[in-house]
Amino acid sequence: MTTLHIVDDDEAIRDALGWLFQSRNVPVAGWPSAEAFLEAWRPDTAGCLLLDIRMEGMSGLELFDRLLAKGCRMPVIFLTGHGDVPIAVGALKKGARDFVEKPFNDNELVDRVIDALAFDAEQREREAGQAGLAARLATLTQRERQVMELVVAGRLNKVIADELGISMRTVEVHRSHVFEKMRVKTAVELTRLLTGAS
Amino acid sequence: MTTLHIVDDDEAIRDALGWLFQSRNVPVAGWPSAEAFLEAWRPDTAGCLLLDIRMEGMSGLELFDRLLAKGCRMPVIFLTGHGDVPIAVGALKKGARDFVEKPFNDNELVDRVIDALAFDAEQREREAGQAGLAARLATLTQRERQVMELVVAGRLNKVIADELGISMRTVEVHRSHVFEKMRVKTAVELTRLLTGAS
DNA sequence: GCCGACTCTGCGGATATCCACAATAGCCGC
DNA sequence: GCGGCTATTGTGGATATCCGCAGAGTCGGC
Repeated sequence: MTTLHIVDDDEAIRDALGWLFQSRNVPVAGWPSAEAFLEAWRPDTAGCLLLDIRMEGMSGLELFDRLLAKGCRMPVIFLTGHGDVPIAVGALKKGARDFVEKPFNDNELVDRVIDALAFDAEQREREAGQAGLAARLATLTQRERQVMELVVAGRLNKVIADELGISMRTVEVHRSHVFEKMRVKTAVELTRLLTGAS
Repeated sequence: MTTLHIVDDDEAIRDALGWLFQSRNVPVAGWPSAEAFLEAWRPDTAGCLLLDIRMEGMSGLELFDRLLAKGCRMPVIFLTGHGDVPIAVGALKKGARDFVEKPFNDNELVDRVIDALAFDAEQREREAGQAGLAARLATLTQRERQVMELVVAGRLNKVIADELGISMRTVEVHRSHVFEKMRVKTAVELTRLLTGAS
């Protein structure tokens, strides 16, 4: 189980939430400010974020925006004491996972956090697969990439040769290099890899 | 441009919204109750829904649930005068497109509705394509479907013949029937069709 | 019983793809 | 300049796929 990151400038609340989650075997890290978390965040930071909206300094919403801009995909659950519908709607439409008003129901919050952690874990697994794929893609030369795209588009070697203005033989060479580098044996497998099919 | 369906039990509001949208060239249909719309709704009803939460009889939220249960995918924008965050969060997480508090800004609401209408139109186009695909899939025999699945899984004819315990020639026959019925020329195209690739 | 489907199979040939061996040429870095 | 990478092409042969022609068995409907 990965970590729940609690960002709240109220130490009492951090402690209370920390107790709640640790009692449910959810590892917790507390951050006293948005700035502190933003500073510490790295692309490989895993888990989920429990984020107070109203804080001294940078607000939870602004932290969310900054993290999004940095490419953070961690699920974010907002905590707020002020029932502001437009803010909630805006946050959810930007991709926040949840928006919870204080006072909240402990069990419900824990459930939502656990869901979010599971989601993050799955997402990271998917992305790990994609990263391996990206690494293999990066080993292709320009020409190989061009050929690969046409292969995946369903073109026959003959047509590819025409479109690129090279001989069929050359297409075959690039094609087999692509298959080798991408570790597939057929055009169909390659297509499935690139289109992210089941 | 498809129709905006306004469901509100307050005739004055329906009229006002009707005026607003008609002045922006958005076709409008008004419904005096959730029941009335639910009754009239058909799977091919197009456009988007502007839905008051609080109404006599069935509430907007309940209408939303009922429509979802019927398989309705029309984008829904909720209108509410009561800033209730949990309701907004719940509605959005169930798939509502937006949640707007009264009083609202006219231009903003119009923009959101136009976005929603465009989204619905695109979605219907995609689904029309899927329907054609489903129709073609339905013309396949069991055997053809089996062969198709293995082809799309990247197996060679020889392997497919082994797995199904039939001769390669027979696999070839089924395979070419599949290609013909699905109107593709290569296994890659078929794979893209079925995995819904770009 | 006949007809139409679906399924199965074989033969042979046209195309397409896979692959090893061999070679030329440009570009870049050591 | 030499070695390595990339891109290019050729020959020739092994496999695989595509396709028409021909035939056969089963099953269900008219």
